[in-house]
Amino acid sequence: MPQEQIRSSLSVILEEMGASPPSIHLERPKDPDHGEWASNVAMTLASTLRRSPRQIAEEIAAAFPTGAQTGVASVEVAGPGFLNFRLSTDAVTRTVATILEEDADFGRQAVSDEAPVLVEFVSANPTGLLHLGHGRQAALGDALASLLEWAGNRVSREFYYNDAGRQIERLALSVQARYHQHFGREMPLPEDGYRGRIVSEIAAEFAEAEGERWLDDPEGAGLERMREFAVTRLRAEQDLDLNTFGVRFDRYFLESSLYTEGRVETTVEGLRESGLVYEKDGAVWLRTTEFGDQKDRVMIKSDGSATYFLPDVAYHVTKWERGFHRAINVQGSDHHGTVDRVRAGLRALGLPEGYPEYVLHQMVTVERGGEEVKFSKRDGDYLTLRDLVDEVGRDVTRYFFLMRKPEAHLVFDLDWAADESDKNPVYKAKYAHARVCSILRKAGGAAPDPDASLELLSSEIERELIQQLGSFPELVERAAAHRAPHLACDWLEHTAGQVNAWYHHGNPARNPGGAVLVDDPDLRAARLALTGAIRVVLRNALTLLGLDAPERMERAESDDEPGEG
RNA sequence: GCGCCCGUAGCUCAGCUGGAUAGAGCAUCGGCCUUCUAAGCCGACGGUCCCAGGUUCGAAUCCUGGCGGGCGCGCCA
Repeated sequence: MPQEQIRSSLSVILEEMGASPPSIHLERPKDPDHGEWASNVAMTLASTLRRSPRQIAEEIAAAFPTGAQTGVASVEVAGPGFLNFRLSTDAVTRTVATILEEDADFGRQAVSDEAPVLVEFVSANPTGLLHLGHGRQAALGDALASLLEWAGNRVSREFYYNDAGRQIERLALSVQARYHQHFGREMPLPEDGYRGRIVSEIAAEFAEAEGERWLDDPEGAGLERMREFAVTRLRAEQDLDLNTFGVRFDRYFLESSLYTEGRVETTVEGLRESGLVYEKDGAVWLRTTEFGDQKDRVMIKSDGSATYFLPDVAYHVTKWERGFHRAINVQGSDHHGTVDRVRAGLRALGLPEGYPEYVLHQMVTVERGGEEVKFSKRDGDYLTLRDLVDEVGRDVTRYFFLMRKPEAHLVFDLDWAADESDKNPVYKAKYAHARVCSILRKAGGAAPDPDASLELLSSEIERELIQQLGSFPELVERAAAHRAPHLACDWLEHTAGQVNAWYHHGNPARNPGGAVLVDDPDLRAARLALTGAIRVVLRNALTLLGLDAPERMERAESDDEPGEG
């Protein structure tokens, strides 16, 4: 890798100059005139060496070993003191061979021995269908987990079910009301009940299965059955949606298990031992302000029951004890108030500061025709993840949820999402992939040859395209480090755009010399190798984001069913 | 009132550790065109990076103070 050679050559030179910066920053300049790599070391060292940046840069440039050894053809000093490195054509085009050789592993780092990471996401209560916030979270958590895997981490995906709280009780009471209504009885929905259609449907199913026998339910046994029935049904619905969405979890963790296994109790004892627990107004409090929380928190209410804070802390203790010394929670930013208190509770138990890490995302709104799509809150129905996937497909939904940084509000434009042309970044990327697959098929399907005369790929457009393909591993690293899947979306769209431009540039009807399938066998082999490398990188990038990489695309208007319709 | 997040082109948004002339997509406008199958291709227009100070060789980026928007501030989850 040329950048490694540049970096090590630089550090040797700098050492001789009496300066050894902790790290040497190399970047890919935006402007191709600035070469393939650039460094600002001369500028950062100006003050310590007490000389002008340009002077330092000149000295480095003069000492820099160009030639086959480093792959650097020339070094120039530019602007305020940048060092611009221009690679030899050979050094650039070698990337194509590397990509072909590494194939499905190109961009993937070797697995490190760092602590495994637990990514917790979605964690919806089983009280309704998954809404758009859950959808964004499903896409984000899954892509983030995938990014971390590509970056060499051991990763586990987990879903935490709040199946023990008041919300479940409300659900049961709501089903009960709908059950009575189903049989024409008067029973109003509880004030804070769930109004959604799905609840009525579940009540109807229950009525179908169990008949009228629970209309009289003095012991509450019927209510208990309804609770179980509804939770099971809703979990099944959520699982169905998550499967359709292509999200798999390694584990579903039930809140109720924290109670049945005594973890909540253990947590209470642990907190009491911390000496930060006190009683006030009949409740038990934890002095979370000790660790930067805005106010102290109640852990046991005056009626003797736990607040949700307690199982939350207990749950995170299990994460730590299960060896996940790195944990990332993907949550809606409306929950950011819980961050400080959970961390405080964990610190009181001796866990390190800043555990767990949070990725908080903003809300999602949907627009059609430039207008926000409103849904009726009154009848409890809302736009669901399922609605979106039914309308524009799984991959588009995933991508649109990922394309904005988590902390920014997301506008889901349905018109744009439904567009199947290159204007839609998802289709743009898929078409680019399908196009290169098509060329490879047309070429006879033989495997692209990494030993082709790659130095023939010397045109500006090809050189820049290869540079872009070669930046994929850095993209993975950066996006993982920043917990930022949207960077991968940007990168994919940009790369697909470059691929498409290259493809159109080589349109045989207009520019036969630029086509892949030219007559000259050497050039043809070199371009086929590049085509193969494009396929590898696009496929890897799509896979990274959990999207399909189709080898061919069907025309929407190929509904040419003869005899039908 | 306090805390967190956001404010960049008409719209939706990127912008790496502070770096070179601030970038995409959409929309608009102007050409071209029917493809190595793919609902097009090429180009142009478009900026007070919310405001005001500060830090320094250099600020969209860091600091302080405002302004505007979102969210949160329960013995609810």
